[in-house]
Amino acid sequence: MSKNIPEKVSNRLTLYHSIMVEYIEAGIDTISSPQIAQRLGIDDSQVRKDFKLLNNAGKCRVGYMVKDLKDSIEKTLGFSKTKDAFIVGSGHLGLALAKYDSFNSYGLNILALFDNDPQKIDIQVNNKQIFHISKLPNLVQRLGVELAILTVPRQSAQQVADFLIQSNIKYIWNFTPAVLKVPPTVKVWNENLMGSFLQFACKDIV
Amino acid sequence: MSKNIPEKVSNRLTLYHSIMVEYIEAGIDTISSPQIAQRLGIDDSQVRKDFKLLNNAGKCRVGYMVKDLKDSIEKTLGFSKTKDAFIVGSGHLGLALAKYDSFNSYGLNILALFDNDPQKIDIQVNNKQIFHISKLPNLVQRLGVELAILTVPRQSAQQVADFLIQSNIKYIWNFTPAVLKVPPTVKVWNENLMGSFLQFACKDIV
DNA sequence: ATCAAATAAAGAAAAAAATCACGATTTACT
DNA sequence: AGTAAATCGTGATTTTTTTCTTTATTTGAT
Repeated sequence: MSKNIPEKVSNRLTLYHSIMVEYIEAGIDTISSPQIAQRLGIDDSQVRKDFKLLNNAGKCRVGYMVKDLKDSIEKTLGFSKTKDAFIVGSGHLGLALAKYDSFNSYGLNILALFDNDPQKIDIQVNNKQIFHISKLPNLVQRLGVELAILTVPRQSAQQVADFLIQSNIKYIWNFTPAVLKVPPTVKVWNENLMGSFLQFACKDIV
Repeated sequence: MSKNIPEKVSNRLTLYHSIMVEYIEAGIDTISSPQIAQRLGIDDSQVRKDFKLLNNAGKCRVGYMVKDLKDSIEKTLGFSKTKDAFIVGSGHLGLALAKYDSFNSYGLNILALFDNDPQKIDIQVNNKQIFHISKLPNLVQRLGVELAILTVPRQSAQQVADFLIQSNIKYIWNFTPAVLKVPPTVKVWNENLMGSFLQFACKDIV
């Protein structure tokens, strides 16, 4: 089902999607590739090439139907396939992500949080409970959760990751700056906030 | 000074950097390109090509000096140049970023937070004060801050961005899902958390 | 009805990035 | 000392991504 969308393209698709949401809220029905291109500072033929992958034809002199584009982007990026996840690490970032309701509309369903601090246990965050980390293996099995969002301090990241892998977690969305060592059966996606910032900084602030 | 490092390369450099920090903590002096490549699931000649840009020669059969690599990555990515910033939006994400001490070691110095909720004003977060948003223009001028980290809800993102631009902010690190409309003199870096997740999801969970 | 402007579509060309391949060097081992 | 293995360095190749160019279509204006 994954149509082999290149990383760069899917990144642009999410930006297009945000613009579609905005246009829908503004009650605008159609949008043209030059409009989008200008907004994002990219080439308009790039935009059309991307839309080609969505099998969503536009109309000359008019543009594309905003609603259709939004739907096909959602379909292509799999918004509708729900993925259950646990947040591991209930510090500020973990809590922020737990409260981030947009996740839901993008198909990411956070079931619970975990921490090792006894003070945090049983607190409810956005209708999700914080459990002690020792409860995780059991809940992974019972709920069939495969994805963990890792928001612990860097120092404990590898250790916690090892525990997650032991517990049969298959995908780790890694918000820590540690580069995790994992077996080939486990997939890691590094969020790398600092890296992201440094790219920005290098581009312009220098 | 910016050596025109491509985005992809600088992203990898930050990952290499994390590995260097880890090796230094483990007391290991040298590291080879195949070791790094395997860890990140990329080609080893890729790693060498990247290091070439750093002007950091390795030694056959031995590898690279971990300490030297770390230093040249920091130099290349400009870790040492400090940039002052304001966090705008003191919700959970804003607070999480304010507490994220790693920022400091990467040259990002957060001076203060802002919000429009009277209840949050004057709270101290990690030694940084939360001010009412109306105080921002004056502080931008007095402190010469050019960078704002935007963590407000999507609905108010554009409005707040407009206010920042009026207040003479030149760079916006945008954590909201809104695609901001800005004049060409202002640079935006979209963090796009959901986009990042969807790329991950598309790759494998499908 | 005709013309001009805006736009999509699609192929060609260019640029950028990743991978491959191989020679050179260094180290460890016999 | 000689040999094998590991590793760097780098040019060549391939693949991917972006940009350019041209053609065709649609709409609005004359």
